[in-house]
Amino acid sequence: MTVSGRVRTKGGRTRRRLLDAAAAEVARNGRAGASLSAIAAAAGLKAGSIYFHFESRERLIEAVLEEGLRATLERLDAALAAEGDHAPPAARLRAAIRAHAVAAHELRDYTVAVLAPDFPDGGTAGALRRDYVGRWAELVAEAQSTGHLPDSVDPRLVRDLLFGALNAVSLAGRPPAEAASAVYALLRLG
Amino acid sequence: MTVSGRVRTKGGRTRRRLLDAAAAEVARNGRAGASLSAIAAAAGLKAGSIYFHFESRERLIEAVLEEGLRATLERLDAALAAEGDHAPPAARLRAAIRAHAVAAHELRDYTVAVLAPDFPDGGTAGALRRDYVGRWAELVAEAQSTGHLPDSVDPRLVRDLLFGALNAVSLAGRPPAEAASAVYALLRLG
Amino acid sequence: MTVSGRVRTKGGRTRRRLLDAAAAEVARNGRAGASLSAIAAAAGLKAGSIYFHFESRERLIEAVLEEGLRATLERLDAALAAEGDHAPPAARLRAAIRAHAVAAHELRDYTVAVLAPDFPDGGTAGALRRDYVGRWAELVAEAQSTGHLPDSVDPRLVRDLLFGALNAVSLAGRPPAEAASAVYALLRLG
Amino acid sequence: MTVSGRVRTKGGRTRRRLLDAAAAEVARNGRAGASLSAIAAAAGLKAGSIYFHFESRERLIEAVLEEGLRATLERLDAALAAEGDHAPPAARLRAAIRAHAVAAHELRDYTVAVLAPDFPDGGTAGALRRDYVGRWAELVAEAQSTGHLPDSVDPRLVRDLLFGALNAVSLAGRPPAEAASAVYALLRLG
DNA sequence: CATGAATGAGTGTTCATTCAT
DNA sequence: CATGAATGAACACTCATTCAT
Repeated sequence: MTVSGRVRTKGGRTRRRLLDAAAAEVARNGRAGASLSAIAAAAGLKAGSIYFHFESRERLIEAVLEEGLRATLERLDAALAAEGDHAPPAARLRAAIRAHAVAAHELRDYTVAVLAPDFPDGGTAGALRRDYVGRWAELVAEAQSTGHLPDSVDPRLVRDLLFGALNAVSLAGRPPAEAASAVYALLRLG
Repeated sequence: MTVSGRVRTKGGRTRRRLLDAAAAEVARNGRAGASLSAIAAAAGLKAGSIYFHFESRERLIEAVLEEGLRATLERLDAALAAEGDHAPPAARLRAAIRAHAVAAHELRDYTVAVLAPDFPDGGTAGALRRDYVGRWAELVAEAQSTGHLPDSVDPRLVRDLLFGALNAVSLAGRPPAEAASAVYALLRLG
Repeated sequence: MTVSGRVRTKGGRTRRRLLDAAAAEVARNGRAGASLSAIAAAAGLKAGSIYFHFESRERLIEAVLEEGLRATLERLDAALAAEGDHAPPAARLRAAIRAHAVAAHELRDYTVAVLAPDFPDGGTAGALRRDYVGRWAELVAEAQSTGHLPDSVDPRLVRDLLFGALNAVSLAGRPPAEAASAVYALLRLG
Repeated sequence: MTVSGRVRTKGGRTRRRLLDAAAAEVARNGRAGASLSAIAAAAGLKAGSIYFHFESRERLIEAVLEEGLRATLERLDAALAAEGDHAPPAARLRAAIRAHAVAAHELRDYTVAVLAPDFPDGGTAGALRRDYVGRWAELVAEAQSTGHLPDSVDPRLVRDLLFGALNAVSLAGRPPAEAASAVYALLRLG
């Protein structure tokens, strides 16, 4: 499972293989349980060779988080763009829900990494995360302002409930389309 | 943070301290990342002494899962009993939602442990878990049968979305009452 | 497997059970590999209780060696006494060979302990051992003086060859009588 | 004390040092008592580094047994070859006795390891051992068939008595030539 | 770019020993 | 007499990291 994009150089391809292997390891064994030797083996390398591509274990995992978030953001952007800038808030929220579910499913390993409770607030990954959750809070607020969602609730709380719900079932292996339409139905979104 | 109950013997008290410490460690560092030395230190022991109380690291963590699930089940039972056997399905579901949110919040460390993706299907903990999720699926199905929830959706999917939503925000530190009422509002549960 | 003797007191019986269990453990796992908890369990006690009967692990094992040697010496004495003080040297040596083989077989666990390469020279056990091997050197020398064994060889070397041969096969499980007569035959002892 | 052969690579030399150190440790403290830290220290490494060269403690010790047996077998082959294919059985047995005594003495640590009562029947080492003892049984049977040894005794029993005798005195430090000629004399082989 | 070899700090676990009960 | 509870040192083993090759 890879995140996107083409790479020309050999080093770039190895880097990509390492990221994928690391995402899988973190998904399977948790951030603390992910072993560099296992990652290296899965990428066809010896452990020491990782250090040619990443400064440290910490940086490798950070890079996984960044890649995962960047790809998820791209998908959100693409989905909203496809909907059109002036689409009604409910449609935009539906598109976002579907995009999130699909991303959580397709980038599963990367997503699990992002969910780790010890996610670092700082660094590029933290910034990307803040970006993503900020965008979502806006989408929810818009939908509340048009009455599609109850406006008695803090939009960030709604967003977090949605993330929790979508992530949990997407990672459990359910088809993302099913998860998304279940959410539409429960929220009477549409 | 402890799970409940009084213990008379010295060994029993140490065991309880170990369970609490282990729950906290697992919550903080994940199942794979939880270290026995850290757990022992938090419980005021040396690492080796754990083995007087638990056969192995694995058994200690299993015991944490069991305690957490047992306490959560007790709370669900109590909440439903308080509602009365013949309460309407919507009220019963609301009570369950509130109980789950409160439990997830108050037993936070134990709950996080239960959420670990590598939760063991077998053993006592697995059985307790199956019990709990089974009960919830029934509650959802009842609420669907009376029209309080859309019946186009697999009740187990609804249940998992609810768990995901409630766990995520409860563990993030939000007051559980707030999370519960947000869910009532979003689901138009009254 | 016990070494001999009757004991009246309860403490004495526990001590005996501990010695037997220790002999078995040492025989099975080697001196270094013998675990006090295993010994205690085999004797129906908890590890800590051993210290009521023996000062330390070291002393317990030493006591095993002493018991084994004492019993082996008793058997040698009895066999020679049965032969009569004035029996011919060849008959005395044959009796000693048979007694040693039988002892090695019947006291197998204790014998194995005595054979451990890290046998302590000092202490009571060392003295008993020196006694036993000294007696044997004399028996061999007598047999050489009457021409029953080649007298070109250091009697202590002969003794050690005999010990090595008899111990090895007795411990391997062969019936001791068979081992003894094989040795008679090979040495043309009659 | 090393077993034979030259090695070019650095890793190969470290491996050899580890084998020698392990043989010595096993000889001194028994199979169960041999500690990896001690072995590593004797080989000039830290304990963890052993795992670059051997999969586990078990495999390291197994390798010691294999090396010891392989070297002992080579010496037996060489001794018999030097005697010539058509040498009389008594001469062949004498050569074998001398070769075994010399091997037990020169490869002392490895030999002691091979003698450990918990020798594993399976694996390469077990096969080598069966090979060696099988060859010896044949040598004894030949000598019996020509009347050089009493033929009333099971040749495997004779072989085990010889092993026991030779091993015991060789390991005790006696010059192997002396042990071998003592055995010739006692068996009237000479 | 990548590996072979090593390290030092960490892991979970066992064990002899102590001592209050 | 014996156990329950704890310790501290050892154990085998893993791992992130380094660096010469």
